[in-house]
Amino acid sequence: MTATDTRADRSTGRTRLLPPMPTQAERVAELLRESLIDGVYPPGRRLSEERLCEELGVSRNTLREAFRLLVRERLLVHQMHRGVFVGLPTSDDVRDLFKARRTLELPALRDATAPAEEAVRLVGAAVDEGEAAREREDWWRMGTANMRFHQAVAGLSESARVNEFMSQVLAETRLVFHVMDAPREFHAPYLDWNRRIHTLLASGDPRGAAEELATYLDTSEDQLVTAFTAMEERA
Amino acid sequence: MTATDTRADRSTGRTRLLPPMPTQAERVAELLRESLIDGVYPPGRRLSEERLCEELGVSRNTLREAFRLLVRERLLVHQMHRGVFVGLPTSDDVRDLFKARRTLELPALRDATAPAEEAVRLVGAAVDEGEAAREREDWWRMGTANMRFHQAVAGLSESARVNEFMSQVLAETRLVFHVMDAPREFHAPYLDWNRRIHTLLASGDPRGAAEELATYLDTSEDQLVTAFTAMEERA
DNA sequence: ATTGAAGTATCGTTCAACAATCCAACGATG
DNA sequence: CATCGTTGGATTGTTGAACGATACTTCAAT
Repeated sequence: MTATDTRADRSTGRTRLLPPMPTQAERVAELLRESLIDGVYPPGRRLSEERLCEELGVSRNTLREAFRLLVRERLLVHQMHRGVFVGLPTSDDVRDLFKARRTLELPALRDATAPAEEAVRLVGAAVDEGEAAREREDWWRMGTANMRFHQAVAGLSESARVNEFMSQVLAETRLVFHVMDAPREFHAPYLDWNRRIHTLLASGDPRGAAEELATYLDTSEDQLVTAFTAMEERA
Repeated sequence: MTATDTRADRSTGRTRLLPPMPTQAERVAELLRESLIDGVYPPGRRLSEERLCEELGVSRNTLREAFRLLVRERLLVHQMHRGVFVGLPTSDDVRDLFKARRTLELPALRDATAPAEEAVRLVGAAVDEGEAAREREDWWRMGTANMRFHQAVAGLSESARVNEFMSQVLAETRLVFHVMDAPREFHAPYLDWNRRIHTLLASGDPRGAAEELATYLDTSEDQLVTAFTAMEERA
Protein backbone atom coordinates (compact mmCIF):
# COMPACT_ATOMS: atom_id res chain seq x y z
CA MET A 1 0.00 0.00 0.00
CA THR A 2 2.92 2.26 0.59
CA ALA A 3 4.82 3.71 -2.30
CA THR A 4 8.33 2.87 -1.23
CA ASP A 5 9.28 -0.58 -2.23
CA THR A 6 9.08 -3.27 0.41
CA ARG A 7 9.85 -6.09 -1.95
CA ALA A 8 13.21 -7.43 -2.87
CA ASP A 9 15.70 -4.93 -4.07
CA ARG A 10 15.53 -5.71 -7.72
CA SER A 11 18.80 -4.13 -8.72
CA THR A 12 20.96 -6.02 -6.31
CA GLY A 13 18.76 -8.99 -5.55
CA ARG A 14 19.14 -8.30 -1.88
CA THR A 15 16.09 -8.45 0.32
CA ARG A 16 14.87 -5.59 2.45
CA LEU A 17 14.35 -6.83 5.99
CA LEU A 18 13.59 -3.73 7.99
CA PRO A 19 10.34 -2.02 7.20
CA PRO A 20 11.22 0.86 4.90
CA MET A 21 10.90 4.17 6.64
CA PRO A 22 8.23 5.87 4.60
CA THR A 23 8.84 9.32 3.30
CA GLN A 24 7.04 12.21 4.87
CA ALA A 25 4.82 12.56 1.84
CA GLU A 26 3.73 8.95 2.26
CA ARG A 27 3.01 9.36 5.91
CA VAL A 28 0.97 12.46 5.17
CA ALA A 29 -0.89 10.58 2.46
CA GLU A 30 -1.62 7.74 4.83
CA LEU A 31 -2.87 10.10 7.50
CA LEU A 32 -5.11 11.92 5.05
CA ARG A 33 -6.34 8.65 3.64
CA GLU A 34 -7.45 7.55 7.08
CA SER A 35 -9.12 10.87 7.71
CA LEU A 36 -10.89 10.71 4.37
CA ILE A 37 -12.36 7.24 4.80
CA ASP A 38 -13.25 8.18 8.37
CA GLY A 39 -15.23 11.08 7.03
CA VAL A 40 -13.28 13.78 8.83
CA TYR A 41 -13.50 15.95 5.75
CA PRO A 42 -16.92 15.92 4.12
CA PRO A 43 -17.12 15.01 0.42
CA GLY A 44 -16.81 18.00 -1.85
CA ARG A 45 -14.91 20.09 0.67
CA ARG A 46 -11.89 21.91 -0.57
CA LEU A 47 -8.61 21.21 1.21
CA SER A 48 -6.53 24.33 1.49
CA GLU A 49 -2.85 23.75 0.93
CA GLU A 50 -1.87 26.58 3.19
CA ARG A 51 -4.05 25.54 6.09
CA LEU A 52 -3.28 21.83 5.84
CA CYS A 53 0.47 22.11 5.61
CA GLU A 54 0.30 24.37 8.63
CA GLU A 55 -1.90 21.88 10.44
CA LEU A 56 0.25 18.89 9.58
CA GLY A 57 3.52 20.65 10.01
CA VAL A 58 4.92 19.87 6.59
CA SER A 59 5.90 22.06 3.71
CA ARG A 60 3.59 22.79 0.81
CA ASN A 61 5.71 20.77 -1.59
CA THR A 62 5.51 17.69 0.58
CA LEU A 63 1.79 18.09 1.02
CA ARG A 64 1.32 18.41 -2.72
CA GLU A 65 3.22 15.17 -3.28
CA ALA A 66 0.80 13.48 -0.89
CA PHE A 67 -2.12 15.06 -2.72
CA ARG A 68 -1.00 13.49 -5.98
CA LEU A 69 -1.16 10.04 -4.47
CA LEU A 70 -4.66 10.52 -3.12
CA VAL A 71 -5.86 12.06 -6.35
CA ARG A 72 -4.72 8.98 -8.19
CA GLU A 73 -6.72 6.89 -5.72
CA ARG A 74 -9.75 9.04 -6.52
CA LEU A 75 -10.18 10.03 -2.90
CA LEU A 76 -9.38 13.58 -3.91
CA VAL A 77 -10.06 15.40 -7.14
CA HIS A 78 -7.82 18.07 -8.47
CA GLN A 79 -8.87 21.15 -10.37
CA MET A 80 -6.32 23.42 -11.95
CA HIS A 81 -5.75 26.59 -9.99
CA ARG A 82 -8.62 25.73 -7.69
CA GLY A 83 -7.06 23.15 -5.48
CA VAL A 84 -7.96 19.67 -4.35
CA PHE A 85 -11.38 18.65 -3.12
CA VAL A 86 -12.62 15.62 -1.27
CA GLY A 87 -14.16 13.26 -3.80
CA LEU A 88 -17.89 13.70 -4.21
CA PRO A 89 -19.17 10.57 -5.95
CA THR A 90 -22.24 10.74 -8.14
CA SER A 91 -24.77 8.04 -8.84
CA ASP A 92 -22.78 7.24 -11.97
CA ASP A 93 -19.75 6.66 -9.82
CA VAL A 94 -21.76 4.34 -7.61
CA ARG A 95 -22.77 2.29 -10.62
CA ASP A 96 -19.19 2.15 -11.84
CA LEU A 97 -17.92 1.15 -8.44
CA PHE A 98 -20.32 -1.76 -8.35
CA LYS A 99 -19.29 -2.81 -11.84
CA ALA A 100 -15.74 -2.90 -10.61
CA ARG A 101 -16.70 -4.83 -7.50
CA ARG A 102 -18.53 -7.41 -9.57
CA THR A 103 -15.52 -8.03 -11.76
CA LEU A 104 -13.26 -8.26 -8.75
CA GLU A 105 -15.36 -10.16 -6.24
CA LEU A 106 -17.49 -12.54 -8.24
CA PRO A 107 -14.74 -14.35 -10.19
CA ALA A 108 -12.55 -14.52 -7.11
CA LEU A 109 -15.34 -16.25 -5.25
CA ARG A 110 -16.58 -18.41 -8.10
CA ASP A 111 -13.13 -19.70 -8.96
CA ALA A 112 -12.23 -20.43 -5.34
CA THR A 113 -12.60 -24.16 -5.82
CA ALA A 114 -9.49 -24.82 -3.78
CA PRO A 115 -9.05 -21.61 -1.83
CA ALA A 116 -6.11 -20.96 0.43
CA GLU A 117 -6.95 -21.74 4.01
CA GLU A 118 -5.71 -18.41 5.25
CA ALA A 119 -7.82 -16.51 2.73
CA VAL A 120 -11.00 -18.29 3.80
CA ARG A 121 -10.13 -17.66 7.41
CA LEU A 122 -9.89 -13.93 6.72
CA VAL A 123 -13.36 -13.98 5.21
CA GLY A 124 -14.73 -15.71 8.28
CA ALA A 125 -12.92 -13.39 10.64
CA ALA A 126 -14.48 -10.38 8.95
CA VAL A 127 -17.92 -11.90 9.37
CA ASP A 128 -17.26 -12.58 13.05
CA GLU A 129 -15.98 -9.09 13.60
CA GLY A 130 -19.04 -7.62 11.95
CA GLU A 131 -21.44 -9.61 14.07
CA ALA A 132 -19.54 -8.75 17.23
CA ALA A 133 -19.73 -5.09 16.29
CA ARG A 134 -23.46 -5.39 15.70
CA GLU A 135 -23.85 -6.82 19.20
CA ARG A 136 -22.05 -3.82 20.62
CA GLU A 137 -23.98 -1.50 18.32
CA ASP A 138 -20.61 -0.23 17.15
CA TRP A 139 -21.82 0.86 13.74
CA TRP A 140 -18.56 2.23 12.56
CA ARG A 141 -16.63 -0.97 13.17
CA MET A 142 -19.50 -2.85 11.62
CA GLY A 143 -19.05 -0.90 8.43
CA THR A 144 -15.32 -1.49 8.56
CA ALA A 145 -15.88 -5.20 9.05
CA ASN A 146 -18.19 -5.30 6.07
CA MET A 147 -15.57 -3.64 3.93
CA ARG A 148 -12.99 -6.06 5.20
CA PHE A 149 -15.28 -8.91 4.28
CA HIS A 150 -15.40 -7.84 0.67
CA GLN A 151 -11.70 -7.17 0.68
CA ALA A 152 -11.17 -10.71 1.86
CA VAL A 153 -13.45 -12.06 -0.84
CA ALA A 154 -11.44 -10.30 -3.52
CA GLY A 155 -8.35 -11.56 -1.73
CA LEU A 156 -9.30 -15.09 -2.74
CA SER A 157 -7.80 -14.24 -6.11
CA GLU A 158 -4.39 -14.16 -4.41
CA SER A 159 -3.23 -11.28 -6.54
CA ALA A 160 -1.48 -8.35 -4.93
CA ARG A 161 -2.54 -6.01 -7.69
CA VAL A 162 -6.15 -7.06 -7.57
CA ASN A 163 -6.10 -6.61 -3.82
CA GLU A 164 -4.73 -3.14 -4.08
CA PHE A 165 -7.27 -2.13 -6.67
CA MET A 166 -10.01 -3.58 -4.52
CA SER A 167 -8.93 -1.59 -1.48
CA GLN A 168 -9.02 1.54 -3.59
CA VAL A 169 -12.51 0.74 -4.77
CA LEU A 170 -13.63 0.12 -1.21
CA ALA A 171 -12.07 3.33 0.04
CA GLU A 172 -14.01 5.21 -2.59
CA THR A 173 -17.12 3.33 -1.55
CA ARG A 174 -16.60 4.70 1.92
CA LEU A 175 -16.85 8.14 0.40
CA VAL A 176 -20.16 7.12 -1.09
CA PHE A 177 -21.48 6.24 2.32
CA HIS A 178 -20.32 9.57 3.67
CA VAL A 179 -22.21 11.44 1.00
CA MET A 180 -25.39 10.03 2.48
CA ASP A 181 -24.70 9.99 6.20
CA ALA A 182 -26.52 6.79 7.02
CA PRO A 183 -24.02 3.99 7.51
CA ARG A 184 -25.99 2.06 10.12
CA GLU A 185 -28.98 0.82 8.17
CA PHE A 186 -26.96 0.23 5.06
CA HIS A 187 -24.64 -2.32 6.54
CA ALA A 188 -26.71 -4.09 9.14
CA PRO A 189 -28.98 -6.17 6.87
CA TYR A 190 -26.03 -7.45 4.91
CA LEU A 191 -24.25 -9.14 7.78
CA ASP A 192 -26.43 -12.22 7.57
CA TRP A 193 -25.74 -12.32 3.88
CA ASN A 194 -22.02 -12.29 4.56
CA ARG A 195 -22.40 -15.15 7.00
CA ARG A 196 -24.27 -17.20 4.42
CA ILE A 197 -21.67 -16.52 1.76
CA HIS A 198 -18.86 -17.57 4.03
CA THR A 199 -20.67 -20.75 5.00
CA LEU A 200 -21.19 -21.69 1.37
CA LEU A 201 -17.57 -20.95 0.59
CA ALA A 202 -16.21 -22.90 3.53
CA SER A 203 -18.46 -25.85 2.71
CA GLY A 204 -16.97 -26.12 -0.74
CA ASP A 205 -19.67 -24.47 -2.80
CA PRO A 206 -18.00 -21.42 -4.32
CA ARG A 207 -20.49 -21.20 -7.18
CA GLY A 208 -23.37 -21.01 -4.76
CA ALA A 209 -21.52 -18.41 -2.75
CA ALA A 210 -20.91 -16.39 -5.90
CA GLU A 211 -24.59 -16.46 -6.80
CA GLU A 212 -25.45 -15.27 -3.33
CA LEU A 213 -22.92 -12.48 -3.62
CA ALA A 214 -24.27 -11.50 -7.03
CA THR A 215 -27.74 -10.86 -5.68
CA TYR A 216 -26.19 -9.14 -2.68
CA LEU A 217 -24.40 -6.71 -4.96
CA ASP A 218 -27.50 -6.17 -7.08
CA THR A 219 -29.71 -5.23 -4.17
CA SER A 220 -27.01 -3.16 -2.52
CA GLU A 221 -26.41 -1.21 -5.70
CA ASP A 222 -30.12 -0.66 -6.24
CA GLN A 223 -30.53 0.66 -2.75
CA LEU A 224 -27.60 3.01 -3.02
CA VAL A 225 -28.43 4.27 -6.49
CA THR A 226 -32.03 5.04 -5.67
CA ALA A 227 -31.00 6.83 -2.52
CA PHE A 228 -28.42 8.73 -4.50
CA THR A 229 -30.60 9.82 -7.37
CA ALA A 230 -33.22 10.95 -4.89
CA MET A 231 -30.62 13.02 -3.12
CA GLU A 232 -29.20 14.35 -6.35
CA GLU A 233 -32.46 15.72 -7.72
CA ARG A 234 -33.33 17.08 -4.32
CA ALA A 235 -30.26 19.31 -4.66
CA MET B 1 -6.32 9.04 -17.33
CA THR B 2 -5.25 12.51 -16.35
CA ALA B 3 -5.36 13.53 -12.74
CA THR B 4 -7.21 16.81 -13.13
CA ASP B 5 -10.90 16.37 -13.14
CA THR B 6 -12.65 16.44 -16.48
CA ARG B 7 -16.03 15.53 -15.10
CA ALA B 8 -18.71 17.88 -13.95
CA ASP B 9 -17.69 20.36 -11.36
CA ARG B 10 -19.33 18.72 -8.42
CA SER B 11 -19.34 21.73 -6.14
CA THR B 12 -21.15 24.04 -8.51
CA GLY B 13 -22.82 21.56 -10.82
CA ARG B 14 -21.42 23.38 -13.81
CA THR B 15 -19.90 21.35 -16.58
CA ARG B 16 -16.40 21.67 -17.88
CA LEU B 17 -16.40 21.91 -21.67
CA LEU B 18 -12.83 22.71 -22.61
CA PRO B 19 -10.27 20.05 -21.90
CA PRO B 20 -8.55 21.01 -18.67
CA MET B 21 -5.02 22.24 -19.14
CA PRO B 22 -2.99 19.59 -17.37
CA THR B 23 -0.46 20.66 -14.85
CA GLN B 24 3.19 20.48 -15.68
CA ALA B 25 3.67 17.53 -13.36
CA GLU B 26 1.01 15.64 -15.24
CA ARG B 27 2.54 16.40 -18.59
CA VAL B 28 5.91 15.25 -17.31
CA ALA B 29 4.32 12.08 -15.98
CA GLU B 30 2.65 11.45 -19.32
CA LEU B 31 5.89 11.97 -21.17
CA LEU B 32 7.79 9.66 -18.86
CA ARG B 33 5.02 7.12 -19.05
CA GLU B 34 5.33 7.03 -22.82
CA SER B 35 9.08 6.75 -22.62
CA LEU B 36 8.81 3.94 -20.11
CA ILE B 37 6.42 1.77 -22.09
CA ASP B 38 8.48 2.54 -25.20
CA GLY B 39 11.50 1.16 -23.43
CA VAL B 40 13.57 4.33 -23.61
CA TYR B 41 14.81 3.65 -20.10
CA PRO B 42 15.73 0.01 -19.48
CA PRO B 43 14.09 -1.75 -16.52
CA GLY B 44 16.06 -1.40 -13.31
CA ARG B 45 17.80 1.78 -14.37
CA ARG B 46 17.91 4.56 -11.86
CA LEU B 47 16.47 7.89 -12.94
CA SER B 48 18.52 10.76 -11.60
CA GLU B 49 16.42 13.67 -10.40
CA GLU B 50 19.11 16.16 -11.20
CA ARG B 51 19.73 14.93 -14.71
CA LEU B 52 16.07 14.44 -15.62
CA CYS B 53 14.80 17.77 -14.39
CA GLU B 54 17.61 19.36 -16.34
CA GLU B 55 16.70 17.31 -19.40
CA LEU B 56 12.98 18.04 -19.16
CA GLY B 57 13.38 21.63 -18.13
CA VAL B 58 11.31 21.41 -14.98
CA SER B 59 12.15 21.88 -11.35
CA ARG B 60 12.99 19.04 -9.05
CA ASN B 61 9.77 19.41 -7.12
CA THR B 62 7.65 19.14 -10.23
CA LEU B 63 9.59 16.11 -11.38
CA ARG B 64 9.14 14.48 -8.01
CA GLU B 65 5.39 15.01 -8.20
CA ALA B 66 5.43 13.22 -11.54
CA PHE B 67 7.51 10.44 -10.03
CA ARG B 68 4.88 9.83 -7.36
CA LEU B 69 2.26 9.24 -10.00
CA LEU B 70 4.36 6.74 -11.90
CA VAL B 71 5.40 4.96 -8.72
CA ARG B 72 1.76 4.45 -7.88
CA GLU B 73 1.31 2.96 -11.36
CA ARG B 74 4.18 0.60 -10.63
CA LEU B 75 6.13 1.78 -13.63
CA LEU B 76 8.71 3.16 -11.25
CA VAL B 77 9.79 1.94 -7.86
CA HIS B 78 10.95 4.25 -5.15
CA GLN B 79 13.61 3.55 -2.60
CA MET B 80 14.23 5.91 0.24
CA HIS B 81 17.30 8.05 -0.26
CA ARG B 82 18.27 6.04 -3.30
CA GLY B 83 15.92 7.46 -5.83
CA VAL B 84 13.45 6.04 -8.33
CA PHE B 85 14.18 3.14 -10.63
CA VAL B 86 12.45 1.82 -13.68
CA GLY B 87 10.33 -1.12 -12.64
CA LEU B 88 12.07 -4.45 -13.01
CA PRO B 89 9.37 -7.13 -12.87
CA THR B 90 10.20 -10.57 -11.59
CA SER B 91 8.61 -13.85 -12.55
CA ASP B 92 6.37 -13.44 -9.53
CA ASP B 93 5.19 -10.16 -10.93
CA VAL B 94 4.47 -11.83 -14.24
CA ARG B 95 2.30 -14.39 -12.52
CA ASP B 96 0.48 -11.70 -10.59
CA LEU B 97 -0.08 -9.66 -13.70
CA PHE B 98 -1.68 -12.61 -15.40
CA LYS B 99 -3.87 -13.25 -12.40
CA ALA B 100 -5.05 -9.68 -12.66
CA ARG B 101 -5.60 -10.01 -16.39
CA ARG B 102 -7.69 -13.12 -15.90
CA THR B 103 -9.79 -11.31 -13.35
CA LEU B 104 -10.32 -8.37 -15.64
CA GLU B 105 -10.56 -9.90 -19.08
CA LEU B 106 -12.34 -13.21 -18.66
CA PRO B 107 -15.48 -12.02 -16.88
CA ALA B 108 -15.73 -9.02 -19.18
CA LEU B 109 -15.72 -11.33 -22.16
CA ARG B 110 -17.86 -14.07 -20.68
CA ASP B 111 -20.56 -11.69 -19.52
CA ALA B 112 -20.68 -9.81 -22.82
CA THR B 113 -23.96 -11.40 -23.82
CA ALA B 114 -25.26 -8.10 -25.16
CA PRO B 115 -22.09 -6.08 -25.64
CA ALA B 116 -22.11 -2.46 -26.72
CA GLU B 117 -21.58 -2.17 -30.45
CA GLU B 118 -18.81 0.35 -30.05
CA ALA B 119 -16.93 -1.86 -27.61
CA VAL B 120 -16.98 -4.83 -29.99
CA ARG B 121 -15.89 -2.58 -32.83
CA LEU B 122 -12.86 -1.53 -30.79
CA VAL B 123 -11.90 -5.15 -30.29
CA GLY B 124 -12.15 -5.80 -34.02
CA ALA B 125 -10.22 -2.65 -34.86
CA ALA B 126 -7.37 -3.77 -32.63
CA VAL B 127 -7.26 -7.12 -34.42
CA ASP B 128 -7.21 -5.41 -37.80
CA GLU B 129 -4.47 -3.08 -36.73
CA GLY B 130 -2.39 -5.96 -35.47
CA GLU B 131 -2.69 -7.90 -38.68
CA ALA B 132 -1.88 -4.84 -40.75
CA ALA B 133 1.21 -4.26 -38.64
CA ARG B 134 2.25 -7.86 -39.12
CA GLU B 135 2.00 -7.38 -42.90
CA ARG B 136 4.29 -4.39 -42.66
CA GLU B 137 6.53 -6.25 -40.23
CA ASP B 138 6.08 -3.31 -37.88
CA TRP B 139 6.66 -5.29 -34.73
CA TRP B 140 6.32 -2.43 -32.35
CA ARG B 141 2.88 -1.43 -33.60
CA MET B 142 1.94 -5.07 -33.58
CA GLY B 143 2.70 -5.25 -29.89
CA THR B 144 0.75 -2.06 -29.32
CA ALA B 145 -2.20 -3.47 -31.22
CA ASN B 146 -2.11 -6.63 -29.13
CA MET B 147 -2.19 -4.56 -25.96
CA ARG B 148 -5.05 -2.52 -27.36
CA PHE B 149 -6.90 -5.72 -28.10
CA HIS B 150 -6.80 -6.81 -24.51
CA GLN B 151 -7.65 -3.33 -23.35
CA ALA B 152 -10.70 -3.46 -25.56
CA VAL B 153 -11.67 -6.85 -24.16
CA ALA B 154 -11.55 -5.48 -20.64
CA GLY B 155 -13.45 -2.48 -21.97
CA LEU B 156 -16.45 -4.72 -22.54
CA SER B 157 -17.11 -4.34 -18.83
CA GLU B 158 -17.94 -0.69 -19.49
CA SER B 159 -16.38 0.43 -16.27
CA ALA B 160 -14.07 3.42 -16.23
CA ARG B 161 -12.25 2.17 -13.16
CA VAL B 162 -11.74 -1.29 -14.55
CA ASN B 163 -10.45 0.23 -17.75
CA GLU B 164 -7.97 2.36 -15.93
CA PHE B 165 -6.71 -0.53 -13.85
CA MET B 166 -6.40 -2.60 -16.99
CA SER B 167 -4.32 0.00 -18.74
CA GLN B 168 -2.03 0.08 -15.75
CA VAL B 169 -1.66 -3.66 -15.84
CA LEU B 170 -0.88 -3.57 -19.53
CA ALA B 171 1.65 -0.80 -19.13
CA GLU B 172 3.43 -2.90 -16.57
CA THR B 173 3.25 -5.85 -18.94
CA ARG B 174 5.11 -3.73 -21.45
CA LEU B 175 7.88 -3.49 -18.90
CA VAL B 176 7.91 -7.27 -18.74
CA PHE B 177 8.50 -7.47 -22.46
CA HIS B 178 11.32 -4.99 -22.18
CA VAL B 179 13.06 -7.08 -19.56
CA MET B 180 13.45 -9.77 -22.19
CA ASP B 181 14.01 -7.86 -25.38
CA ALA B 182 12.09 -10.14 -27.68
CA PRO B 183 8.79 -8.53 -28.57
CA ARG B 184 8.48 -9.97 -32.09
CA GLU B 185 8.07 -13.65 -31.48
CA PHE B 186 5.99 -13.11 -28.40
CA HIS B 187 3.18 -11.29 -30.07
CA ALA B 188 3.06 -12.73 -33.56
CA PRO B 189 1.54 -16.15 -32.82
CA TYR B 190 -1.23 -14.61 -30.80
CA LEU B 191 -2.72 -12.50 -33.53
CA ASP B 192 -4.65 -15.42 -34.99
CA TRP B 193 -5.92 -16.15 -31.54
CA ASN B 194 -7.17 -12.60 -31.21
CA ARG B 195 -8.96 -12.91 -34.53
CA ARG B 196 -10.68 -16.06 -33.42
CA ILE B 197 -11.76 -14.53 -30.13
CA HIS B 198 -13.23 -11.52 -31.86
CA THR B 199 -15.10 -13.70 -34.32
CA LEU B 200 -16.62 -15.73 -31.52
CA LEU B 201 -17.57 -12.58 -29.65
CA ALA B 202 -19.13 -10.91 -32.68
CA SER B 203 -21.06 -14.05 -33.54
CA GLY B 204 -22.73 -14.02 -30.14
CA ASP B 205 -20.70 -16.69 -28.38
CA PRO B 206 -19.04 -14.87 -25.51
CA ARG B 207 -18.58 -18.01 -23.47
CA GLY B 208 -16.70 -19.66 -26.28
CA ALA B 209 -14.61 -16.55 -26.71
CA ALA B 210 -13.83 -16.54 -23.00
CA GLU B 211 -12.68 -20.16 -23.11
CA GLU B 212 -10.43 -19.32 -26.00
CA LEU B 213 -9.01 -16.36 -24.14
CA ALA B 214 -8.46 -18.49 -21.05
CA THR B 215 -6.20 -20.92 -22.89
CA TYR B 216 -4.54 -17.96 -24.59
CA LEU B 217 -3.64 -16.48 -21.23
CA ASP B 218 -2.47 -19.82 -19.89
CA THR B 219 -0.05 -20.48 -22.71
CA SER B 220 1.13 -16.87 -22.81
CA GLU B 221 1.84 -16.92 -19.10
CA ASP B 222 3.65 -20.23 -19.32
CA GLN B 223 5.83 -18.96 -22.10
CA LEU B 224 6.70 -15.77 -20.29
CA VAL B 225 7.29 -17.36 -16.91
CA THR B 226 9.59 -20.05 -18.26
CA ALA B 227 11.55 -17.48 -20.22
CA PHE B 228 11.72 -15.35 -17.12
CA THR B 229 12.85 -17.97 -14.67
CA ALA B 230 15.49 -19.08 -17.15
CA MET B 231 16.74 -15.52 -17.36
CA GLU B 232 16.57 -15.02 -13.62
CA GLU B 233 18.73 -17.97 -12.70
CA ARG B 234 21.11 -17.13 -15.49
CA ALA B 235 21.79 -13.90 -13.65
C1' DA C 1 -30.16 42.03 -13.97
C1' DT C 2 -25.98 41.86 -16.82
C1' DT C 3 -21.62 43.19 -17.99
C1' DG C 4 -17.02 44.39 -17.14
C1' DA C 5 -13.12 45.78 -14.55
C1' DA C 6 -10.10 45.95 -10.39
C1' DG C 7 -8.51 43.49 -6.28
C1' DT C 8 -7.64 39.52 -3.51
C1' DA C 9 -6.72 34.88 -2.35
C1' DT C 10 -4.90 30.63 -3.78
C1' DC C 11 -2.58 27.66 -6.66
C1' DG C 12 1.59 26.42 -9.96
C1' DT C 13 6.31 26.42 -10.28
C1' DT C 14 10.81 27.56 -9.45
C1' DC C 15 14.93 28.24 -6.80
C1' DA C 16 18.28 27.81 -3.23
C1' DA C 17 19.63 25.86 0.88
C1' DC C 18 20.46 22.36 4.44
C1' DA C 19 19.89 17.79 6.68
C1' DA C 20 19.77 12.86 6.11
C1' DT C 21 21.28 9.00 3.93
C1' DC C 22 23.56 6.01 0.79
C1' DC C 23 27.71 4.49 -1.51
C1' DA C 24 32.26 3.82 -2.97
C1' DA C 25 36.97 4.29 -1.76
C1' DC C 26 40.33 3.71 1.58
C1' DG C 27 42.90 2.02 5.11
C1' DA C 28 43.27 -0.83 9.48
C1' DT C 29 43.03 -5.12 11.48
C1' DG C 30 42.88 -10.05 11.89
C1' DC D 1 43.68 -12.10 1.50
C1' DA D 2 39.38 -11.05 3.48
C1' DT D 3 36.71 -8.37 6.57
C1' DC D 4 35.45 -4.53 8.97
C1' DG D 5 35.18 0.74 10.38
C1' DT D 6 35.83 5.27 8.71
C1' DT D 7 35.63 8.97 5.81
C1' DG D 8 34.27 11.93 2.09
C1' DG D 9 31.44 12.81 -1.92
C1' DA D 10 27.14 12.41 -4.25
C1' DT D 11 22.12 12.17 -4.24
C1' DT D 12 17.88 12.43 -2.21
C1' DG D 13 14.43 14.48 1.44
C1' DT D 14 12.43 18.52 2.99
C1' DT D 15 11.92 23.14 3.81
C1' DG D 16 10.97 28.11 3.04
C1' DA D 17 10.38 31.91 0.26
C1' DA D 18 9.43 34.04 -3.93
C1' DC D 19 6.76 35.30 -8.16
C1' DG D 20 3.66 34.53 -12.06
C1' DA D 21 -0.91 32.68 -13.34
C1' DT D 22 -5.54 31.86 -12.57
C1' DA D 23 -10.05 31.81 -10.30
C1' DC D 24 -13.16 34.04 -7.31
C1' DT D 25 -15.14 38.30 -5.25
C1' DT D 26 -16.51 42.83 -5.20
C1' DC D 27 -18.37 46.63 -7.03
C1' DA D 28 -19.39 50.10 -10.28
C1' DA D 29 -21.54 51.15 -14.74
C1' DT D 30 -24.79 50.26 -18.33
